[in-house]
Amino acid sequence: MPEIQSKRIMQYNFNEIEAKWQKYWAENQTFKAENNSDKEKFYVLDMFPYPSGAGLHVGHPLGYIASDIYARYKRHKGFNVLHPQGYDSFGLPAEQYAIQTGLHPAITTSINVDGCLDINGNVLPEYVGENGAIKNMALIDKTISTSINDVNYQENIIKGYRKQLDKIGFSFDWNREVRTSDPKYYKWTQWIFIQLFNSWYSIDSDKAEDIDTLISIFENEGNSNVKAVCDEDVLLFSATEWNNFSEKQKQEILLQYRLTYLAETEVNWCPALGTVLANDEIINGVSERGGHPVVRKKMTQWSMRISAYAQRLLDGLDKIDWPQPLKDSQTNWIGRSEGASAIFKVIPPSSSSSEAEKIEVFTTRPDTIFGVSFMTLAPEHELVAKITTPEQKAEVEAYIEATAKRSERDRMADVKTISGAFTGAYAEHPFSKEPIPIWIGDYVLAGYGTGAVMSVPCGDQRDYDFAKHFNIPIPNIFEGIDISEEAFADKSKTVIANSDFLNGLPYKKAVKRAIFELEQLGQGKGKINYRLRDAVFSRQRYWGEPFPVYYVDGMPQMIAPEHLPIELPEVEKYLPTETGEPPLGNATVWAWDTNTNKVVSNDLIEGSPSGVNGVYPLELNTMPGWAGSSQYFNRYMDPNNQDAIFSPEAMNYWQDVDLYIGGSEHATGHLLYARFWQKFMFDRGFVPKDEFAKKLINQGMITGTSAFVNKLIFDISYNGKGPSGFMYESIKKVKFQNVFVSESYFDAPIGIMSLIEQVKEKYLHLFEEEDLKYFDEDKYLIGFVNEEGIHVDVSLVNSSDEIEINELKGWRDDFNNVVFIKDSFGKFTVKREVEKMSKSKYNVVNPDEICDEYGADSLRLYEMFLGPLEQSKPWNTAGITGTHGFLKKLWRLYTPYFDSSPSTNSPSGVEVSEPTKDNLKTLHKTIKKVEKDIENFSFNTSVSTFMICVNELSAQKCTSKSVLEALAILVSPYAPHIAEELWEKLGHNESISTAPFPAFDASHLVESSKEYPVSFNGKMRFKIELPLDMSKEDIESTVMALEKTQQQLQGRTPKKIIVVPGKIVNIVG
RNA sequence: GCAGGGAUGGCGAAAUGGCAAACGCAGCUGGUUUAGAACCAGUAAUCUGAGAGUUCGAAUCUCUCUCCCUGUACCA
Repeated sequence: MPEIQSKRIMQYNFNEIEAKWQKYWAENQTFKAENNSDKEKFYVLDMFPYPSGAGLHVGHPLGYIASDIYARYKRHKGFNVLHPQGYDSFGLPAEQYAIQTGLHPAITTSINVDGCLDINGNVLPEYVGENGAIKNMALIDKTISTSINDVNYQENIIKGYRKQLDKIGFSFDWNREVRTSDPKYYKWTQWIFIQLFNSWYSIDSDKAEDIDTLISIFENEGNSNVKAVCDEDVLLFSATEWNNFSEKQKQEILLQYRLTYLAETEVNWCPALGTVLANDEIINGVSERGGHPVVRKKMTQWSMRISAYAQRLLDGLDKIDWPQPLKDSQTNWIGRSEGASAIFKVIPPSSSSSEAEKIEVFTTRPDTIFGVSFMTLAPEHELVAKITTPEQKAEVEAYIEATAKRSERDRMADVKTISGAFTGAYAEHPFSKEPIPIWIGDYVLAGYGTGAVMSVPCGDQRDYDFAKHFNIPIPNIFEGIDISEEAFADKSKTVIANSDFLNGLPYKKAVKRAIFELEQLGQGKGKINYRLRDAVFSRQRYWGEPFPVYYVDGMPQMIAPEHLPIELPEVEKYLPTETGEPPLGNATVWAWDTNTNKVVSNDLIEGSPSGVNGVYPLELNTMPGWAGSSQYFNRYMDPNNQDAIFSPEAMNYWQDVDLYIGGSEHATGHLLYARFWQKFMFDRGFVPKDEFAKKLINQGMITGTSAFVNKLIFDISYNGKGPSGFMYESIKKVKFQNVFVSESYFDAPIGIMSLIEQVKEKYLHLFEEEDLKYFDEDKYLIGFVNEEGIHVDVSLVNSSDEIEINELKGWRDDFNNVVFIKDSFGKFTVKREVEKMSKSKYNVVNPDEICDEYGADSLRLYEMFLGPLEQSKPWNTAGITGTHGFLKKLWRLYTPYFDSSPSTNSPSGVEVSEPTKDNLKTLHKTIKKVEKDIENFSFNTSVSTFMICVNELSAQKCTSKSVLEALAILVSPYAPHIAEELWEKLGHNESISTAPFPAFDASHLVESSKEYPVSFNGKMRFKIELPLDMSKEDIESTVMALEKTQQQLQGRTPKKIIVVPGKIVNIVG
């Protein structure tokens, strides 16, 4: 009996330990962060997930594990750590599920987060039907049906993000959870929208200001002196005029200045999704989600004046420690280019007496202005219709129609085809006054610059190709450059010629002079252009934040913040209405009563038969996905505040995010918009920092290692000269539908030969009759190819890539008819390939299963051990035995302290010693390395360090309590459950989570001697142990006196001897 | 096209100017034990994508080339 007892205690029972400590942390609120603390703050943030029904796979927690290690480390270092988590829970999948099934997205969302299982792992009664069948909404794959009587039915049940996350042992402060779709949260998203509406951007102060300051300027002096980022077509007015405007006129004008504004814009319309998409939601001309075609369409939409912040978003990148590739893509996205705007006057037809039209162009090369030989307008340019001559009208209209039909995708894919049409009109060159033909062409984009270019064929390849194609002259304005073959665009070698006052000038000087001359003429000025467009903020979707907006007389009005949130209305259908309105158009209770400040029935809208004065229609669009994620990091600081988005005290304490970890796919979406809103919040005095995250790390993707079984395919070749004169010409590939062959055959050619013989003998009858004839003839050669593999479930494959055929047959019924050809060892192996994890590739690995089999601590260590955090790397479950084995070794190291009663911490069995010199050396080496590694986010190398440390301490038979205590703390950020358990076994009653990080003491690492490598001409030949305090000269003479040295030299006299004390000796000669 | 990152035993990787391949997986040999597993001891893997340069010394720095990944693009 006692033997069994001790064996039980000895075992590392990770399931029990992990459950115990997860419960302890939850009950004791171990990771609850206080908003006021004497400790220094540290804010560690993860990008919050979208909770999908498919749940987590092992790739998802990678970043969370890294941030958790850092958060736990900072707690050991004495910081007050804020480490929250929540859900970005508005989004398309729940809405599309609602469209299919009618189930409210809020229900789907809460199932995906909270799951359908109770604490004991049984399906909650509300998800089980009378006959034991599980209700569809509780299942991961909605197309399957399952019953609680089925074996393994739980695999198909949505466990919920929260349960999956908890199982990995994160130190999140769940008191601070936010969900973007929760009205208590989106109340504040709506609040920010109102703040943006009530702000304008002053160029003088270079920041956002309250709209009231603008109104008072208008009232006192009109708008002629106002420098603001606003619409381009603002009319000038005096104070008197302003004061005489009607209220509606005033609102219309103010809308042209507000930071969020309503405007008719050309948008990316996706008919299949029934919504507009932002530029960053379109990949290669089709929607990012679903890959549907996207067309351009004019719609009245809310927009965000992010362009006002273009320069500050660019400048701010210098202040933050974010990855360079991410900064580069933001820089690219903002797309600043310096140049000039120039105005070309259209020469009016002689018959016309009307005033000349003007074409404004943007160019980065004003120095080449004398090289202009034509102008090109985008087909969508507003002047096209006005200036086209009657003779050219038919051609131009046909061209416009043709380009409109071409999708954006076609236009981008087809860069080579040159197309365009002549308008018949001419513009006047600002300096030479020569007439310049005006063309239209789809290589000019309406959305960039002014949608018009001055075409300089000698200096721009696209203009050059266009000119060649349409036989337009190509004047050369570069000194000593041949442009007969292609355009010349090298600014550094540019010297201008044939250009009047620019002759002989290099690029930079010519640009300056050209701008100066344009300004003199009043026909241009220096200009900085940004690619960054204002962000369209309306979506025609149901499952998003409703706008706090109603319309009076067509003008948008904000609902006062005290009446927020405006909650999503119930709708019958989640599709757009028959009249093409967004889904909220289906709501019958969706009007704003300004008398009661409540949402009321549409029947009461003023002007309708049963209408009531003061009741107005509410906005039908909802906000885009990025609205909820653009300030969530600040809301975490004070998430339960009912009266404000956050208290000034909380904001003052937490300030900003110290470490933000997430995927690089958010580079130009979330991370740009969040920076924009942060700068706005800063301008308006709500936050103290104008960048929200000091440091950001992009974790790499964990890819899956797919497994394939090979279909047997023979390559049949003709032995002899074929029709094309080659020997052994392949003439046919014969594929066996029902014969699979072990991958191991492909490693050994001999195996293949024997396989061919085998197949000929045993499986000939499996050939289709038509193929049989190839085997009758001796002159045919038979080779063997393995190009068709069939995905099989990776969980069936063992660490040596072998697969049990019976399991495989059990996994897929149709494999029962298949003949599997094993190799000569009787094994059947699979082919492996690295691919993105996805259900259809059967390579998804579920972290729950890893936790059950090896424990969360093994999973955490293994994910870190795989490789550098930022790098993409393949998952291979087989390798986890390495970190799991390490934990078992670690566990054994503490055996002397295991005792049936934890209260007595007297070690049993083994004599406990004071730390030896070796113990201390190992420990402090580890402390130094691990601390440095965590600071550098080099988590993979510290896992190795732990392994080395435990191997060494085991070899030393270390039983020193102080060493083992320190080691437990070191390991605790990585493997917190086992660390807590060992800490308790060492006699502690408190959680290890705030135990001070062990202090590194260099004195334990001081060495008295060094094993010097001795190199000859750079090649290491032998080593010699020498005292470290030995002088350079003594080392040299000692080494030279060695017999081994003389052997190496073979009588030669060294030319040079390099001695680097403490490092190396190199003898040259 | 442009921008960024990369290429090291069969695999993941370590080494950032000084002993290449630490650590782990897989492999191989032996031991112990088992229903299966687990565990212990040992062991091989030839040289850093190619070429040139700097250096006493280069995986590491510089240049050229090849290939791969990621982002982005008729941006005037």
